[in-house]
Amino acid sequence: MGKALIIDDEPQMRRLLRMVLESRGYEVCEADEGLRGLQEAAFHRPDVVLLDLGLPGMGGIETLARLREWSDVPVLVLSVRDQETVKVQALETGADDYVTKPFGSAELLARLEVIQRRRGPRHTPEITAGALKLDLLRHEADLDGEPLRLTPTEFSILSILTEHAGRIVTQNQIVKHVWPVQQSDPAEGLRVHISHLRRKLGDRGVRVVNEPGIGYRLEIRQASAP
Amino acid sequence: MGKALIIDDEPQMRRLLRMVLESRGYEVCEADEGLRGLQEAAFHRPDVVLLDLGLPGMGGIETLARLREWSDVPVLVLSVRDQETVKVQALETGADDYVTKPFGSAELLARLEVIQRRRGPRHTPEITAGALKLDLLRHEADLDGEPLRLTPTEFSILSILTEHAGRIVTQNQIVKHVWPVQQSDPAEGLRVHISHLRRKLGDRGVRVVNEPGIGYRLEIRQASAP
DNA sequence: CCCTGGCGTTAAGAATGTGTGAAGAACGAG
DNA sequence: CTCGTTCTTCACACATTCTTAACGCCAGGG
Repeated sequence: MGKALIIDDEPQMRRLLRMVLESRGYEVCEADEGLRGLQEAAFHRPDVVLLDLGLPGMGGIETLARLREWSDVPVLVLSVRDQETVKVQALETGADDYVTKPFGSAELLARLEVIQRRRGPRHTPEITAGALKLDLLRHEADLDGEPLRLTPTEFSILSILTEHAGRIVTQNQIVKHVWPVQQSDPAEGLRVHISHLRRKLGDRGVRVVNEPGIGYRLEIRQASAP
Repeated sequence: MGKALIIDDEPQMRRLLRMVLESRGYEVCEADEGLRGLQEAAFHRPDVVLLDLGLPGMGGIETLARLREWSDVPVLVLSVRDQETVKVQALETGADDYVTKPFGSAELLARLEVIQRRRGPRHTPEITAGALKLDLLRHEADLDGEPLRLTPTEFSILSILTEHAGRIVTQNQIVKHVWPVQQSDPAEGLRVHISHLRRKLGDRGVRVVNEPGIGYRLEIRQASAP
């Protein structure tokens, strides 16, 4: 079915949700706090997130906002609050649905499927640009049919560049995508990885171009016409 | 904003929905019955559909199913019924959301935007003036379809000019926009950037005009009669 | 007429951003 | 523990962009 991430501080609510989700075939991971939720999301790359609004520490809305900085995973917000202003705020911050507790398990599962069904073109497990092919699930990259040996960081950078192939991607976007949480001076190290990436890409139809002061762009050279 | 199609048999509910939608800038069309709703959808190609489940004749669920045979348009289902089985059925048939009457207008509008933002190519904030197109997120500028190579400062200046295209922008406004913090004699350097900008823009439909003693104005020439 | 203030252009140094190599730290596997 | 891989940090060369300054142009007023 896919991976689901539960972010909720109440243990019994997590247990209930886990039961419902696993009965439907989901693989489930949990977090009891916002920041940990972000880390789990970055590490496990879930297919869908269930987020409780009443979180201690970093609140649910802020967690959602920080998640949305680098991820567009479908998020279903759970809450005991039925106030319209809260709902609107959550939906505008990037939530895909808002369900009020208590809820029916069948409706919850149905809504989970809806928000996954509507995912953008990015849900494709692989993306292509010119002679470059990336398998996002397996973390494998092919150029001209030959496999590329990339480190996880390099793959992450190349994936966001490829997703927006031909267009500029801001340094900020790249950094947020690769290092979702914390960082001292990330652009510093980014240059090194870009350098390594260029060496591995060589000169075979695609190359990483710098747009000074802004970011990078993956340029694809058409080798021939079909 | 976009076109919305209302399919509901109660005239006063249609009137209420129309008011809410038009206040948000939607263009609205209506149908009082399922089959007519399908015809309207085929003809007007709405960006979003509001479907009442309690329809006479062909029911709401059946209307939804027939619509889904050929259309992918986002559908928000409205209903007085709060039964879980009905909700699940609607969602599994292809609805993107299910709202129970009575509903809050702000929540309805928020949910409408959610089910629309998940489609199609990523929407990035961009502004346009004549043949000029600026992508504010990526810092990309297109003129006549050809990309412009602008430095960050040039892009910043051009963006505030384009935002107020055709109207005068004070030197002060430009300076505050480009250099948000202090400056000795900013207008001094501004002239240099304006000069560079003009050279890059060339003579292709837009140009930067000086209003002596006041500021600058982006003039767009309609490429009508060559 | 000449002077003055605002503007446009060009050129050069200063400031900032970027590419690359290498060394050490962190991490996981055996 | 040791090894190999990957990540981070640093140093320095190089590139781009920004700022400053100088000079010519034009219009309006004395």
